[in-house]
Amino acid sequence: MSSTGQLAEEGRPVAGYSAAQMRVIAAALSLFGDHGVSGTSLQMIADKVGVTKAAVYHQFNTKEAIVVAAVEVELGRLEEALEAAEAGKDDPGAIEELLGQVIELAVGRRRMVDTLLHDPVIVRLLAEHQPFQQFMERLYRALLGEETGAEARLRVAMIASAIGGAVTHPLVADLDEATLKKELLRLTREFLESSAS
Amino acid sequence: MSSTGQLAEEGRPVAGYSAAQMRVIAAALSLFGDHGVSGTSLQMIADKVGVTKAAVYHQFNTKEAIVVAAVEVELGRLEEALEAAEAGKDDPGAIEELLGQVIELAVGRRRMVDTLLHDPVIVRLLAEHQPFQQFMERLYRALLGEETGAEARLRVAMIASAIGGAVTHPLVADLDEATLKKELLRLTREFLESSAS
DNA sequence: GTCTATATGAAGATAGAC
DNA sequence: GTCTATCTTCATATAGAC
Repeated sequence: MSSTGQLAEEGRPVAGYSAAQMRVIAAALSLFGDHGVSGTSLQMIADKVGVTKAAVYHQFNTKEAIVVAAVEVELGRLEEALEAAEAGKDDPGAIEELLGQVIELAVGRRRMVDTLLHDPVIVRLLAEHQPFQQFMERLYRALLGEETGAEARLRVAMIASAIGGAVTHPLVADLDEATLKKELLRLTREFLESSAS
Repeated sequence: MSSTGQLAEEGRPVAGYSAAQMRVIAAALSLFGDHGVSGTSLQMIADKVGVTKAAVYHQFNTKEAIVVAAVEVELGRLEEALEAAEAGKDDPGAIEELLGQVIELAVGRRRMVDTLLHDPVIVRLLAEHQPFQQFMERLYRALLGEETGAEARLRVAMIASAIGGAVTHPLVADLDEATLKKELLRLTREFLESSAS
């Protein structure tokens, strides 16, 4: 039940998983990306790792524990960029830098993005699991900067969704990674800046 | 296996479902919105309708048939607005009108939006089921207007994702429907117009 | 159109040996 | 850390009566 891979006190996601656990997490993430959490069975995960279900259960007591670990690992990728943004929050370029990192990650790990943002099991986890909740709040706070009004929040909600959705959208499936990153950053910036005026 | 509720030749989704079938579809949509397709069992659907599983199977032979019908009904809500946009495609205001309808629908049916856009089962259906494919192509074509370049396509992909994602985003969960619609339309227009310049 | 009853398989999960 | 074997519950799906 307890997540022993821990996001520490202030919400910092760290690894702390064994090699065997990481193999399970990697397989799970890949399958979650393709089939969603509910569409992924422990048998599928075990097959992908190349072991039996019992071996998987030796690493994680429940399926939920695997989901928690997987989300933890993925959110952890944002930690460094988020800390940098929090540190330099007086710097007006800090948000744009964070945004760049978010886009970089979203494009690079696009197969998982949709699941992480929209899978109902994960959405529930993000909303109920305290450490995740805190992490998401930190992230949104950093992206919001000074403003907290309705328009600013909607703008951030739209940007986050636009980035997350665009990277897997069929309309731009033909674009290569580099182009997608560059254009996504440009259009995102454009949309953010029109608010400043 | 066959979808007898039919999107007709040119991709027009129509109802053609009995009252009993519509009860199943409504229950299914609601549950899909909460738990995703894979997270929703026929037992859950039957319970929600207030009948037994066997009664549900009498209306639809497979779970997939229910999913197809549900998607069909939801896409059908866009049909009128889409036809209007196609008819007035010389009119420069046609796209904005369509956009307004899309936003209206997205906000009004936000509980289903996430599932329809991101559930892996439905995404696969949308990509593989010909009638759905054609319908989505029509929709994208209408939203794109004249332009078909990479930037225009990315812009539409971002807008579509932004609208779909914002309506369920925790950051704006406190906004009432009217405000959300109004602001979403304003910001969406702003983002689209900056391309014209 | 709905029911009871049932078939068959796969799901999550555990026990205990190696 | 992994296995075989097993338990229980739930999944999709069908047969046949009312």
